[in-house]
Amino acid sequence: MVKNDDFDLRDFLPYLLTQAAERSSLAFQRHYKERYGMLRTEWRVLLHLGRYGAMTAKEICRRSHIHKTKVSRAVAALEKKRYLSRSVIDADRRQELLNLTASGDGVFRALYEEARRFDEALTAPFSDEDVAVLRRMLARMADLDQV
Amino acid sequence: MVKNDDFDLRDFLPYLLTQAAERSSLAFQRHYKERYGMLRTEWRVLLHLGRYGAMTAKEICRRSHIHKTKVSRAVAALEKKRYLSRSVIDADRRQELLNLTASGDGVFRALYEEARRFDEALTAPFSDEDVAVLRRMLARMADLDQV
DNA sequence: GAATATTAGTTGGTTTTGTAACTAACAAGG
DNA sequence: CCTTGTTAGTTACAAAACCAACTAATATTC
Repeated sequence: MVKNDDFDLRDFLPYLLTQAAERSSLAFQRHYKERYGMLRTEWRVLLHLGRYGAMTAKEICRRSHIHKTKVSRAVAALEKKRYLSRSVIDADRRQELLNLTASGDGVFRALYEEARRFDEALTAPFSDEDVAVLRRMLARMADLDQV
Repeated sequence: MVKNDDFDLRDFLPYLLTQAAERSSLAFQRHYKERYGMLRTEWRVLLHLGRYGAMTAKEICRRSHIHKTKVSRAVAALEKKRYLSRSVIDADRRQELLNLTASGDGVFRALYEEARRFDEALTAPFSDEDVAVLRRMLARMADLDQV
């Protein structure tokens, strides 16, 4: 436990998290931005669909905590690139099931593999135990357990 | 769907980091946004000046990794709120030394204390050892060691 | 079953950010 | 000194994010 007097700005978690997140996200950005012209939200939406299968925009929002307007625009952009297709759900015609096209799935697979390698490189300097601790704590703080 | 060994999207570090960072930053935002009408970059600039003393915009950039245009705008906003003052450095008249005013320092002290408490609450669910591991790894990934 | 409320998703207007070009001050070499 | 180059900080314009209001479909209530 850090004592009050020892508390340093650089230990402030939101600060540390933001810096680490920005740094790593910017570094990974070139994989989807340069090569496929995708924005970060588009990449995240693609990732959800590729990894977890077809779902509605609403479901992507719930899982990713991305706001629905951002998801809406990302879906439109991915559709324009022909990486996904929409199909209205009969039971509730407000909802659309989002599906990756073959092309979109190809992009996903390529990026997924690069993500795996990127993650490996990021964690390489640390011990397996420490990395496990890190992931567990981040998942808890991100409240991803609920998914 | 890719079932590549044991790597899961939810374990992807940039993803975890982004979610944890956004969640914690949004939660803390109300302390500076609602009460003082400050933006995140303004809060970060204030924090640097309050915690480490007067310095130039350039130095804030170096320490925080915030781009100089963002710092420039944050400094202008803080000056308008009369939380800081600038004084041209004689030895090099391109540079300005940024100093918190009494008012700015008061805001800093209040927020700093809230940050400390916020951090404590965030880490409360975890063991001291795990928190230490987390901070060390985040600092390393954020590349703060260089400061 | 008509009126009202809620939900999925979109759009428009404003704010914030990112990028690149800019100004003003310094520095170094001739 | 007088080019040429570099640096601290600002500004302009375009891209992206945020927020609130909107449409269309479904649920609920009386």
